[in-house]
Amino acid sequence: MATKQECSRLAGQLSTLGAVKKAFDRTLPSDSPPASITVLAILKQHGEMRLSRLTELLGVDPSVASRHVAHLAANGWTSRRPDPQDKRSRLLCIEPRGEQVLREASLRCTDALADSLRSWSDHDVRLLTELLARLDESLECRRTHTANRTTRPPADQTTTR
Amino acid sequence: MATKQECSRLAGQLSTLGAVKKAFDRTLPSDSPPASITVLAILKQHGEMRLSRLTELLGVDPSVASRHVAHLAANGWTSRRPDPQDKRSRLLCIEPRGEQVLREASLRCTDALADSLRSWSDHDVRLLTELLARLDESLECRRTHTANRTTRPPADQTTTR
DNA sequence: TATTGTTATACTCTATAACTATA
DNA sequence: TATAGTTATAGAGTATAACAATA
Repeated sequence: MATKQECSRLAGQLSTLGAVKKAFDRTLPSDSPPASITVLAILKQHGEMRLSRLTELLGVDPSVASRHVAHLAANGWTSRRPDPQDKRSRLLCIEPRGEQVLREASLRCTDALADSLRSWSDHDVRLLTELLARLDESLECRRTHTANRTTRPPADQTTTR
Repeated sequence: MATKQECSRLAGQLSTLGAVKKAFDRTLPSDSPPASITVLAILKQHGEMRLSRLTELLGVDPSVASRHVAHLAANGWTSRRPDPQDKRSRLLCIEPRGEQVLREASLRCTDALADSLRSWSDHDVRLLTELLARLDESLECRRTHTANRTTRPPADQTTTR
């Protein structure tokens, strides 16, 4: 089990994630908003799904996911067919045009990354990829925006836990 | 040197960073906006600096950094003293009250992380921390928002590069 | 009655452009 | 003339709350 000390260091390092993510968002074409690309990537990877599942994977409020999907569907990048099991839901699916947009975005990101990581060994890149995947998995339970809300007044946190 | 294939995998994994970051932002007290905590963490780690340096480290436009700093100073979390070397600049510094706020936020994040990473070994946590630090360093040149802009029309990207 | 998804509204973060004070 | 920083404005992303349709 990881010590508090190591977790604290990791937490500090994670605070730079914002800047890293921004750097990648900037490599995307200006007509492909980062949020749209994220949704397309999820649909490509996991296949057809309902909005509720997408909401979980994005880690956002359902209203946000709904908005993104409406935009994607309006562009013809995704489709929404009725869910035969539940008439309240629709099944979301990436369309060929969406796959094309996703492919272009992925190419740009990969090129930018390969350029920045010239000094990295293949082994280290693979290691980081695997650790990030594992981190993502470990954090999945914290990803729904309604879980673990901090609503209490933040007084006297010197004795947290 | 890392292959395109491994970089492509890493790029795909990095797309989940948004959800990871959101999960951590949710652990913060509601009166401590994530952006403010990020600025405090940078000032704590790197010490006194000018706005231009903070702008680089945040990876945002100067106007954004200026705004954050104004908010922090209004709360008494940071101070701004005249730069003796250049009367156009001020030197930014974290104040005791800001350190206290940062400490509380860090505690929460660390606790949340330690809770999620119960199954991780100390070694793997340290490894991930080091690789993330190295990634952050490798990407530093891409972090200024004016560098590497993609302004050309994204036509025919099948032949990128 | 509970759940799935949508819409209206407001808040945070961000970038662009125009500006000032100083170098 | 160029640079450091600020402010006004606009746009993207997000959450809350109220709602409609279905389970």
